Amino acid sequence: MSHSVESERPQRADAKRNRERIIESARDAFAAHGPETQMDEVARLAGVGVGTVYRHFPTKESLLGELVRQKMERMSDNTRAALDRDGEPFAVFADALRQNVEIASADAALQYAMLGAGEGVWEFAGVADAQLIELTDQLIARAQAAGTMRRDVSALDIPMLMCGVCATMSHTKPYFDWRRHLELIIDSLAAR
Amino acid sequence: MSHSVESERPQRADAKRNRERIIESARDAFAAHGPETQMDEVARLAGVGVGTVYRHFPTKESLLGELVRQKMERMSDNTRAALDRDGEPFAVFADALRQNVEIASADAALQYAMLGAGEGVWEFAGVADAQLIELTDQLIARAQAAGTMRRDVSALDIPMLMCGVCATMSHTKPYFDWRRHLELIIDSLAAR
DNA sequence: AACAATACGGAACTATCATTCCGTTTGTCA
DNA sequence: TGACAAACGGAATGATAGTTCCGTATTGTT
Repeated sequence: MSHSVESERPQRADAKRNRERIIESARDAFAAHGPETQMDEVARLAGVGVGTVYRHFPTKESLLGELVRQKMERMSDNTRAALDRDGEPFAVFADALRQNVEIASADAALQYAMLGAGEGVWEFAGVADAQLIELTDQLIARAQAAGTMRRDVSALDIPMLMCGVCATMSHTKPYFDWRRHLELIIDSLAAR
Repeated sequence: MSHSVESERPQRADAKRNRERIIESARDAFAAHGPETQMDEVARLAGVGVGTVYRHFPTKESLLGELVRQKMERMSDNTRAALDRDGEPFAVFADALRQNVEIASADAALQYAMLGAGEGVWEFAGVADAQLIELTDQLIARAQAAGTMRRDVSALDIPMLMCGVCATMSHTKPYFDWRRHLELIIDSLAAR
């Protein structure tokens, strides 16, 4: 945002360093205390003052949004890599999905966003989101062409189903096993 | 709670009336403003003071818990009724599930609890929860005996999967269609 | 080395809510 | 009808947490 197409001046060295620290600390903090983590806590972990956090991220939501955006990009990378892989298309799709869900399982901020609790967060991850859907669409098309995936599956179904799995993840009930949930979902997408 | 096995004195008439009003208002309020509804708002809708709300429900969580408990009982009733119905056991199970999810779709408080956001809420619905699982278990056993349901489905899978569908419900993304999500889930439980 | 321009720190501000408290009112029973 | 317990109302309280402000420190440039 600060360095868009017309970047005015390069960012000062300390500012750049602090920005990275804040992002890392925020990820740790959200992982440890969940989405109700306080901005003060993020600042403390990063070894900076709250004011500094706010210079880099105007609101808590924008900070969360950046965390989500980065993870979505990792998901997109995975999915792109899957498109270059050989193998039975449905299996390739399923593996990519497993990997992406695994990423979500390791990131509390992403789970939070997936559950839809923070609507505004998505505004910061919008582009990455659209791109992931587009890539997923290609994987799906191949599997359907191979006849191993249900014809009526749409790329938009995937984030919907992933949200469900994320709901399972963030539950504390001991008998909720998100990996099992995921496998059931994958089964339901296979052609009969 | 106030009238357990050893009820001491009958409840005063106005107290009984107010309790009902509060519950109804709470349901409306949660439906309208989501889980972050304020206690003051519930009181206003019920036409009573906040103090009165607190005499009946010691905490916000306990109020939410009561709403959830009531709905869980309706789900249990549905499930019991299904056990008395004739028909192909898997279809009977699926219909009961559809009905129960429909109940959840009409109640914001229940969705909130399902998403696991309010851990404490379940303490108030504990018994109803266990009962529902027990009844579901019977429906499942029949369908498995008939060979129309996957052998590895457990009664505990159902609330897990329902949580996922609830996550879909409470999302605002327009392309999230919880009914579709539910049908995919049901398909995944059928025997191949 | 001196001077802007940037960036930083963290105390203070503010808004939001759940919850409490206590003076007043209402229902019940004799 | 009178008396007492049970309930009520709603202003006040207290705690939490996001955000702002401004005096100070750091960086990069001439």
